Amino acid sequence: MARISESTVRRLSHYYRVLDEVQAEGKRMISSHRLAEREGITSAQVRKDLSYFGSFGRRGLGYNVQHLREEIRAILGLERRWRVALVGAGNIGAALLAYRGFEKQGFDVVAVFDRDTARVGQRLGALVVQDIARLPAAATAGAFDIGVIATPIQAAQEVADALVAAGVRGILNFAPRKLFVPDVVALRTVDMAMEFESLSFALTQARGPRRRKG
Amino acid sequence: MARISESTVRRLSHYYRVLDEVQAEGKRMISSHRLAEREGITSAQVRKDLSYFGSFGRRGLGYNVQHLREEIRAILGLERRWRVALVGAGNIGAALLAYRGFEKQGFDVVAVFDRDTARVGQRLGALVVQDIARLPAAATAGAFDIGVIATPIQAAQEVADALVAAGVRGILNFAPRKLFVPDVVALRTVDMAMEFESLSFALTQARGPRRRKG
DNA sequence: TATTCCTTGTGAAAACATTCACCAGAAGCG
DNA sequence: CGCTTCTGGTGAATGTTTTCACAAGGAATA
Repeated sequence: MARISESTVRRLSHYYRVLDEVQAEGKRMISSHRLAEREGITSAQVRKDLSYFGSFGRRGLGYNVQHLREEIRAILGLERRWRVALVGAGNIGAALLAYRGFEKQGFDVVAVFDRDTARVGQRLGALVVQDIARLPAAATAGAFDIGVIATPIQAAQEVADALVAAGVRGILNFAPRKLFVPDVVALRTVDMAMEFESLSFALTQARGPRRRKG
Repeated sequence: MARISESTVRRLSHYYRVLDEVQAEGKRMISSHRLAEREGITSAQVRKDLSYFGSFGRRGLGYNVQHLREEIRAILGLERRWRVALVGAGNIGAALLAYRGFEKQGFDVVAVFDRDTARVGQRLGALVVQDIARLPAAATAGAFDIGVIATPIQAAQEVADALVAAGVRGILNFAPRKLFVPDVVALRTVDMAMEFESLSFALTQARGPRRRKG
């Protein structure tokens, strides 16, 4: 199978959510056009994205909502559950834990680590915060699939290394810096500072873009 | 000036942070090669990105760290402060408020709104949560530059409309759904569920990609 | 059946983003 | 100075993603 672009995967994720809504509305079929409309993209994009994985629609009719939803669910690997290790029990970490939405989608936070001794031992949701030093010991084979880094920026690379050593195959990073991990480990970064700065740029441009220097 | 791609802006944001670090390390000059190295990209990319805005380097020497930092700061519009209205005082909203990092970069949360009457009136950091119904009244001309949506998914579009009506020119959305806003309003979405799903896809692919159906 | 109106799947084209490759400037050294 | 080694800026080439446009399938209707 050809390499699938990150943008296609992101859109699949969106289609999946739209299909949930559409199903809740009681619709049985949906066309690429309607699906695209709800995402603010073109119908060709929808059809192209789906075509990388197979032919799920019927000409003249569109896509069966439930069927397409299940196909995308399988494509995204959401038929199984993923064990998540959270590192950093600060604001972001606590917010992630408190939000039960991920659990519903198959992502179970099964352990929380922090370096701050004031936090270690405290209860956070159903879990007790463990000392980060205990990560290697806790990481028995396959204990964690995904690691979430919600630490201050200075600790991020070190934690990433520790998570890789602990055998995670994917990392979600909330620290605003580039992390280096082996190729076999998937890495995604959510950089909120960058999003704010991107907005700042857009708003600055809107008023009157800077002149380009010679 | 030619249209600047979103990827270029994101990288500028990264360069900006790297330059901070480099400056803290006491270095006076940096080459595109070293800058690229720290971001895991190519030096040509760095030079191309910067070239959209001017010629900031000197051949044979590289870029003056402090000067380039200031240029990027100006490009990103970080020389001024931005007034942010936060809607949603739940987990994410509280986490954003508690994290003072954005303030340091020029983003001041000047008001918090929520629909839940149990939350209205409560103190959150230095602010008191107001009823969302008060948003229009609070939005005197230019009161808010940016709106942050940290509400449940069902309320997101409605809140977006209210923020647009309140005169914000940019919106940062944490709800996992596509929002529709006028072209003149800049919109960025942070979709954590999507990031998890993207990881799930990558991890599923790694084991053995699905066969493509005929 | 013939006609009309939808629809998908997909090569080809267009748009966009990244990388290459080289010119020209700058500094150090003998 | 002449030579070497480094550097940025940038047009051209390459690679990637999106959009176009259309053949062909399906259903409904007369």
